[in-house]
Amino acid sequence: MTPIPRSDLPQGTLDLLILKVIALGPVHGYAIARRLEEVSRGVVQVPEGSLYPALHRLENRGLLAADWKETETGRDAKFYRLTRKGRKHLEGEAASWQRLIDAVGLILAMAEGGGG
Amino acid sequence: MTPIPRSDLPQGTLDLLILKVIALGPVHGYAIARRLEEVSRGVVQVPEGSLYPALHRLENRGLLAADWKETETGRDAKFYRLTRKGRKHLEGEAASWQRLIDAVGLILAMAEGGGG
DNA sequence: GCCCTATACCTTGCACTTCTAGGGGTCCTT
DNA sequence: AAGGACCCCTAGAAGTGCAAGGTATAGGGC
Repeated sequence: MTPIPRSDLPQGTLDLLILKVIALGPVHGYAIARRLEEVSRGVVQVPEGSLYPALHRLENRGLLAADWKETETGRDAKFYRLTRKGRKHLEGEAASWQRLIDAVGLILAMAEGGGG
Repeated sequence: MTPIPRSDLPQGTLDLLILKVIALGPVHGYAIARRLEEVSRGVVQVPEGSLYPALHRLENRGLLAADWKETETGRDAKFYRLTRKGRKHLEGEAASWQRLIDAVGLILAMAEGGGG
């Protein structure tokens, strides 16, 4: 069976997922990727070349803030947390996502006769 | 009330929607855009600058084939239909989409304590 | 000391898609 | 003639994800 290949997230989706994980509590980049893989049961796989640039983008836009702290394993890592703006943004993105998948659902459910 | 702004489809989604509409029967580009807007209740809005390049890409990849025919209104238009390969591809894309939104759903449903 | 693995962060440059902003042309109504 | 709806197309800008590569610490084995 397929070991579940890379998911190739549609553009824009990655931000939503990252923001959501961070919303649950301060966490560093490496752990974000692990968490996404774990919770999505391997469907969502985030290469570091996608993850870190995304984190920096979100930080530059003022949606995230970061502090260096020590991890459980004794190493230094950059822990991200949501700013107020980031939390607002997450809410909006989540709503947009829901609206989108509803719309796509309608389209995919179209049948030969089905109009509206 | 929101006049429902443009949806800004995540990358890759447009192909899926286009393929789905065409799967229901031969249809020309302009009508595809109308249909997507209509069925999605205005959430999905496809600018022509996105639509036509997408159609050409899909055609070049052998997923679509096209013929010029006359529309009901008496004008010439390029009617697209799915090739066998295109139909296969649509099935795969639809399955991927489902897998993706399930995975994203799991992630968005995560709570403070929730792991997997 | 040296190598290897796992953890943890980072950057550069490319490929790709979408959108903006335009360009055609036909048919019908005003 | 003017304007709108229909119908096709392209070039360039902008944004995002990916592959590939680099840095550094900690621990185990030799």
